[in-house]
Amino acid sequence: MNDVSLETIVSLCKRRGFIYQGSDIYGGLAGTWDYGPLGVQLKRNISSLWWKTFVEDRDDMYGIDAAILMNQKVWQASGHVSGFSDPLFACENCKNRFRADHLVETWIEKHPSELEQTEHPDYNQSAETLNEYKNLFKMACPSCGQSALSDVRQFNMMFQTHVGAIQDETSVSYLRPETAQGMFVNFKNVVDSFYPDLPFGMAQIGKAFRNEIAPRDFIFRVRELEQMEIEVFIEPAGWREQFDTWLELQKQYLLALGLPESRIHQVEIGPEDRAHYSEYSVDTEFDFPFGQKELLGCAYRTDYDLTKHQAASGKHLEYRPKNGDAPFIPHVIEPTFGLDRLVLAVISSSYVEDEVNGEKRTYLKLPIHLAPVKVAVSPLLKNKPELVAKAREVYALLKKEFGAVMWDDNGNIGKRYRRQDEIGTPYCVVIDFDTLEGATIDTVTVRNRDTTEQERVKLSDLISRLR
RNA sequence: GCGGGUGUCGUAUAGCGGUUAUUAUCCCAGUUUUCCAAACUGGUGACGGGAGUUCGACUCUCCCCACCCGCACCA
Repeated sequence: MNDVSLETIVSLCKRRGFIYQGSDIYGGLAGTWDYGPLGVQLKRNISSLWWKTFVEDRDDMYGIDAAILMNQKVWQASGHVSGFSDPLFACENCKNRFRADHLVETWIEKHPSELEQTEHPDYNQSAETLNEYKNLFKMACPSCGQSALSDVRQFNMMFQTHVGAIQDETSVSYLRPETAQGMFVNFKNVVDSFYPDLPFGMAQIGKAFRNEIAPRDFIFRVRELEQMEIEVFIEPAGWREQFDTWLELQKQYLLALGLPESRIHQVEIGPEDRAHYSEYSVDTEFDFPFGQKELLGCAYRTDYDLTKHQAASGKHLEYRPKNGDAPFIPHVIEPTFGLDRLVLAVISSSYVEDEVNGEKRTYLKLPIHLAPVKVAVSPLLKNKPELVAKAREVYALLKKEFGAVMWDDNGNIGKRYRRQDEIGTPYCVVIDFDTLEGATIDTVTVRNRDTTEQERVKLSDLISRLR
């Protein structure tokens, strides 16, 4: 388990400019968070490593960036319009809403004799049946006790909008609840352009939207999220082997982010809990400050999506093997990554408190390739123009080389170290009088975040020392 | 969505039916050869939002919003 509290992480993120409440000055908007200057850099470093690992370094992966708004037929075909919703009764009296199927099923369990005495249709989960049961047995609101329940209403998790000037059912569209469909609808395009051998994959990083009933746990469960998803198109035979390979690749990526292996748990999802498109799923869970929760998913989507889209669109979505075998619809393995959750995992697991000279010190033990600031450069004294000028030179040199370099001349040197520690800067470079003259001319102090040790480094060796 | 809790400078906090709204830290401008949050001087900055009660509300009441903890939900 992680011993740092979520509250501590939230406070640090706000104070140091990683993550702010969305729409902050208006009191916020539930389930939305804004990334500040350091947060966006950290997030970008995480997603860049992902893109490099899974797209650039492979020769069987095709990156895309599909539109968030899609033809509503996409979501009808994918099953999200009907399947991405729960049947609810709303109480006209107290305005509470309840899962209709749960309510009816619970009632049936508790009232077997009443059920026997009255003629009733066979139970199923259709809206029609749920309404009949509710009316026939005069079911009451579990909250206020009044028999004032509405007929079934669907609460869909998708945000709905209208495209164009006319707002009717033909102009309905949705903010995508997953990026995956952008890849399925482009499957034919990519095959036509590149004609890759199976197996090959499509990859995408982008926003997705879910109208969660209860956003929770900081950036863990949110209404606007960023996904990094891969659809791997395969021949169905031997799917399990490839599935396991991808599970392992997911784990390797987490280790490359510096996440401790002891906090990573891969858990098979039971049939009851799987998504409507999935025949087999394994979640990769992580020990967050609020417990072990889902970080990544991997699902065997079979040929569900392409088959649905082929039927609905009327377009051929089969893959035609180059050896002349019969065309078929490829099956799909989907490794999916929650980018915001990865940011939270990285920050919360790299949070360290220790003691330096008897005083508490807080630092983020970020891997150097993820740190939003690689190096901070300081003149020892900010009121000595010769030190400042030399420090500016060094700063310009490092900035050109590394980019993510920060100028810091605030307060005294100890304060700067502590401040850089808290945002996870691996190295601080300090220019002092010894840099300017004597036997130590053109050397600087390099201070290490994790050990707090300092060493004297020649300017000519500085870049290679920091790389 | 239900139940419980919380909401005061960026952060962490004190307080009261009438205050110049406390303290620390951060931040800003200075002084100081200042290498692990040194000291000193000066400065900016807050009662989540809206109604109501009251002569007067940060304080009491109601509604809303947000966050936290349980439950439910998580295609």
